[in-house]
Amino acid sequence: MEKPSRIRQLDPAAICRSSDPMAVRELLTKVGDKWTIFVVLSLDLLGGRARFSELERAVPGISQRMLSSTLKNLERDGLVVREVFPEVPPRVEYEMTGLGRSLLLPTQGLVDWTKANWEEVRRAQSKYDAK
Amino acid sequence: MEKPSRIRQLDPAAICRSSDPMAVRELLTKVGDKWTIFVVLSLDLLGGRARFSELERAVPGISQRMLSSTLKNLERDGLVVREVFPEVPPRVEYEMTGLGRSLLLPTQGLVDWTKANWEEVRRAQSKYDAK
DNA sequence: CAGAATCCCTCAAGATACTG
DNA sequence: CAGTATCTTGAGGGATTCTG
Repeated sequence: MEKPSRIRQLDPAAICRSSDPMAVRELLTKVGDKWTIFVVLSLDLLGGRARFSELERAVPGISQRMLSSTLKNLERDGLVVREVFPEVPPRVEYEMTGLGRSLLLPTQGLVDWTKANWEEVRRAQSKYDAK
Repeated sequence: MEKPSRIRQLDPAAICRSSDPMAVRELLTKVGDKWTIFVVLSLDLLGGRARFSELERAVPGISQRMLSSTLKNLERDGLVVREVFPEVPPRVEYEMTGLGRSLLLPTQGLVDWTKANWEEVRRAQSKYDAK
């Protein structure tokens, strides 16, 4: 009987062997930036579709510049689509794609981990800082 | 019958309501930095315990400064422990904690998503950039 | 061997102002 | 309303040198 290897579970070697070994880190860098996760979660919370000003209100503290930039990146990655309505005043709506929604599930894994373990992380930090 | 709500699945409202609404983003910022994921995965690949120079070799391109800094952060967060052996020449070993190992599982969710969808992201980027 | 110290540079992000 | 343009700052990270 084979031992239930930790490596089989995570397979980090496969990550390093993959055709694009940086993909995972690239993803995490994107998702880990200042506003992306808040914009994505807010967009989902708003029903998966919202206009610029709605998102601006839904994400407290974000500037127009950063919201615009974040949405542009999300659109570029195919995670949201941008729809412009030829009206006056202008209306632009952003909607999550299937790809974007599919990213919500693994994100949930991190959310759950954080909920379960953040206090322990905080305690470790306090203990470390006490030295 | 209730509609199977997307919100119930992800519950972003709960994130915003949580006692520390920034925790998830903080975590993602940490994990999303330049070297953390490579160090964590390499440490796991090396059996969950390794010394400084082993990690240096296992993570191509990392400098001593960044490896030291990354390990210090991981130690501060309670994800690895640092053990110093009073020898000459000095020997220092780093070992993943249970908390650190527990983070590998949700990370795997992101790894899987990336494997499954990165090509589509790349295609979206190319299409976007073509404009 | 396992770092710490120092210097330098780039870029993410904030502040503010302007516009079709 | 939905952005863009410009300027500025601070933190992350690279290169190099030094040391217990």
